Amino acid sequence: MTAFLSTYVNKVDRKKRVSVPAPFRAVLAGSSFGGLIVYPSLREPAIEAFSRDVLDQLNSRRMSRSLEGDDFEQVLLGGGDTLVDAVMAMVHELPFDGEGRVVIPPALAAHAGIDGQAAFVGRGTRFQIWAPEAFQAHQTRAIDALRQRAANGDGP
Amino acid sequence: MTAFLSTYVNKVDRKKRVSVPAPFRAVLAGSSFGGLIVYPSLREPAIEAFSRDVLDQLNSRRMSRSLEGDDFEQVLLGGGDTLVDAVMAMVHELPFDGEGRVVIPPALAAHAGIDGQAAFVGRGTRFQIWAPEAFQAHQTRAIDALRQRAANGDGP
DNA sequence: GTAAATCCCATTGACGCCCATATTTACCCA
DNA sequence: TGGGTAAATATGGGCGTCAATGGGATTTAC
Repeated sequence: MTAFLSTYVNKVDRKKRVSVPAPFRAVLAGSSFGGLIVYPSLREPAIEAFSRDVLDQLNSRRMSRSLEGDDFEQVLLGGGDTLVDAVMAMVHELPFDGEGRVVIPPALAAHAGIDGQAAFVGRGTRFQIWAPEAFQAHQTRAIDALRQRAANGDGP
Repeated sequence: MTAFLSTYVNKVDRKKRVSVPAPFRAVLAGSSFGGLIVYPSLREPAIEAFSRDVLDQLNSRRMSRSLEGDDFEQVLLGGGDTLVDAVMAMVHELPFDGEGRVVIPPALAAHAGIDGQAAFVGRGTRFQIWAPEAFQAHQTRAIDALRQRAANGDGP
């Protein structure tokens, strides 16, 4: 498997641990770091998550882009306000324990309203972690919007 | 054979397993993944099904779009492609067992009202899974509608 | 030294994998 | 053309493995 698919709801135990769904772990397995990278979504009450490799690619891609453009200032002084900078600052690395669980940092759990259960939502190249009820509501709205578009003849 | 054709009704056993019709499996055989991709139809009480390759195409199209433009926002924030995001979240990957059967997820079985028997309906490039009675009724209505149009001279 | 985080082990239930059977389909040969 | 044999399909069931979860023990941090 090569993409994050489906939605899984798992329990958050007393110690704030939660199992990452096995299929998602399988996708992450290729990565150098045995864990995941997370940060609060900027547009939704959810946690964005992906592998360490994606983060590294982002960094190296920006680096090469700056060099190609002879933009040494960007490299040496830093842009300061770019999205990548902001993300790098608020990112957390969550290591797996022996059973494939992670501990969600309190600030992120609060941001997503997670408490008791967590919904792992596949988004193809990445995934998200939601409070189940919040995701349910969000997904319902998204699907209604798609139905609307379909009814207007824009798609299947 | 290269397209999903005609309709087959198979039993759903106690473990919720159901055999995918051999002709349909033959069409899927070309795919990299030994199984099928399903999600609830947005317009009908049925399950939509197709090969993994189709999903990969959907994913890679979005991916290439964002990489070509060096669009970090796309990668980091999800780019607001609600269609792809919504589909990835509600899609299920159903692997074949050694006998060519799959297990229908409870949520999808409920959506389609499937319980005991499942009708596999060929739709050319994809196929659907219905509760046999529901499909029967749906098909009758569809054919009546076509007859009506034919009677009005709207079609061949 | 105390609290928190990490590691390790145990349990349970689901799922994947294997084998068995019967009914059908395809095929071959007389 | 008919019969019979071989192969494939649909279906049922058993069993071992793995995933998810909980709890206790040990280490680390301050």
